[in-house]
Amino acid sequence: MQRPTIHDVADAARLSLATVDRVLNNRGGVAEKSVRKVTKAVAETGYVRDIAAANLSRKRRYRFAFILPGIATGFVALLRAELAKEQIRLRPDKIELEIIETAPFDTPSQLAALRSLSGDTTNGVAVFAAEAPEIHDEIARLAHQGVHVLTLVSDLPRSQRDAYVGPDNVAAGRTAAAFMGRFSAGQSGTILMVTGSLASRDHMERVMGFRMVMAERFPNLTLLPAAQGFDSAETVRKLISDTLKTTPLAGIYAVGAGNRGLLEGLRDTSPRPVTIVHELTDISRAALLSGEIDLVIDQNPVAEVRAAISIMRDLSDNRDVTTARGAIPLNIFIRENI
Amino acid sequence: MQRPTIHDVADAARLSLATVDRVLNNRGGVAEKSVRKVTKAVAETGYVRDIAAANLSRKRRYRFAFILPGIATGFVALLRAELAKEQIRLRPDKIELEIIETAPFDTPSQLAALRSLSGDTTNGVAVFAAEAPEIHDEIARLAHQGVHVLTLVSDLPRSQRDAYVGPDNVAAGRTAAAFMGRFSAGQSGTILMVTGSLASRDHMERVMGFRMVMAERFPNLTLLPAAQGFDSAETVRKLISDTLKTTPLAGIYAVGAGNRGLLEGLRDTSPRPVTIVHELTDISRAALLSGEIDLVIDQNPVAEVRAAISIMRDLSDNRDVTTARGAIPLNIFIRENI
DNA sequence: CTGAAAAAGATTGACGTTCATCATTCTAGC
DNA sequence: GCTAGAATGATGAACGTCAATCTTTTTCAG
Repeated sequence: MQRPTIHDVADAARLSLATVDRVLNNRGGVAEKSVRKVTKAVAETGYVRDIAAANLSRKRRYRFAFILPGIATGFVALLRAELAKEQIRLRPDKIELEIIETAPFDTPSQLAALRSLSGDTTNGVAVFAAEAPEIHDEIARLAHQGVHVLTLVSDLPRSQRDAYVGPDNVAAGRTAAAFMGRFSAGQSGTILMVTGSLASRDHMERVMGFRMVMAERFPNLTLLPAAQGFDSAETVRKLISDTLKTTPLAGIYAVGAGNRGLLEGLRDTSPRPVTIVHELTDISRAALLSGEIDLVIDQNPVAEVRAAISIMRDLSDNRDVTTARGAIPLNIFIRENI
Repeated sequence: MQRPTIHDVADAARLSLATVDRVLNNRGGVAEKSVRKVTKAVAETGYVRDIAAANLSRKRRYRFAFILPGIATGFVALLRAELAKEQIRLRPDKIELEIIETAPFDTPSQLAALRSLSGDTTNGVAVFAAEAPEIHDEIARLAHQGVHVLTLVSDLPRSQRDAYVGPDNVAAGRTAAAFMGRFSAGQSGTILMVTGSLASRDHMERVMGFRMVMAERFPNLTLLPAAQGFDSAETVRKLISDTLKTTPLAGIYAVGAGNRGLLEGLRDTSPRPVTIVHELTDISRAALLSGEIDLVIDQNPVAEVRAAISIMRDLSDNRDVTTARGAIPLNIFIRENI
């Protein structure tokens, strides 16, 4: 038994190929009665369009864009590296990836990137951007033009994005807090959270999750207000060492990037605070091995890129996409499992 | 600029389409000189075969089989559920999944499953099986017939399998040990490891990893010899309660399945041993929430099924597959991040 | 009952391959 | 220089769909 084709549908509906085609690609000019006949025939035969053949016929290419900060190191660099790999790997599948770099934490440049896209040059876009009304507007514009928009790493749930691809950042914060508590083994002390920016939704969600669990389960640990490190090693270094001058720390939760600065700021501190950071990079891996960091919460960039592409493709093909598809698991690394 | 087609290659090589086709699909009967011309032209034009068009033309279907134990609950059930979903999802892509169930820990039935396959009905197979020479033979036979063989969840590295899809089980064991040590907070005590079977490579690798880190870093904790629970709730329950009668336990590492039995065996034990289990299922999730279990090490069945299918497909299309592709990350769950 | 508009049918060429068949042109050996 | 055999060329149908064009049939208002 072969899969049914439009021919089988036409036979079943007792209509011509042309009419079936008109219905299937809703080109109009078909009597209501015939439309129903076709729909029925499709259901009966179990017809599913052969996307490969359809794409071949209409010379379809998928054009997807990724908008992300142009940071040369760390997690974002890993993301970009993976994208570059996929760019090559997916060429035979006629999927073209455009990578647009923005200035970090810079809404105007994110806006410019979004503005450069339009429905007739792009089928889908994955954006790594902060919360801002103008961004929402641009996303709405693109959605209106038929571009499928994904948010990447950091969600914009109230925008018109089709899906979010990234970790559950509240859960990430909760996890960090849970391990912070366990690793501190019931002792009391002060905990410092270093975020990138208070405008990044992902960072804020992590902070929120962290605070929640800390308050619920580890009231003996005191939280300092969240500090901003702007994902810059130098800023983070200064922040850490300045804090240590006045306050001994029991733990540090680095919500964003800039781990190199964090390590420098911590050097020669004794006793070393329990240190939990995000994203497995060369630096955090080495620090985990040397014992300077206790735990890394990672979102796998490979999985992230693949999920984003696969979802954009499914959206472009009008297949239904479950929200769960975009959820990237949190990988927890300690010295023993990297 | 469109992608080059065989026509472009033929033009560049100054040969006919027919000859180019003969070379590309090595049908023979082509002069050595012409073969070189074609290879050169392919390189120059950057031609890559359009797999979709090729598959369309040769009416290709991908037929993949999954061989796994027919256990109705737990992790394997999740795997099967995911497979069933993919079965539907991939129909439009002409990928057919056959699921063959075997008796758990039963080499003869695994053998029978493998024997039922052959090169002309199957393009790829993913096997979840234990180490046994006959299994290796069957895998060799299939590989010889052009069937791509993957090992799933538990590897058979010395067989002729093309790739392994599953977690790094040694790392899983190491991770379990590291958390066991940390959660025990420097105290001494006795640790029990419950495996499914000493013949399952995955379980043995976990035990190995666990032992290594325990010996290296937590010498104050004493390991009992690994017990076999055969993934049966009842056996595990008995094993646990029998052990507790003679020996107080500081920790339990459940390497395999049967967590329901584990929980029953543990009920009313005080102080509760640090409990680390594998695979996030309804039972382990609930136990994590209620505090009966401290940590779950999970391999995401969704990721696993997808990776397996994607790799089998790439192998069937003669694309090169990096070993890293099959590595499934270990997800660590505690009460706060499920 | 007529005629125009709407609906349906029929046909064709493309998309990039595969595969088979038949015809033509080389190339060597004699 | 002839000929067998190898190498190459030419061609066409197929895969399942799309898209365009042209023709035929149906429907319905006047």
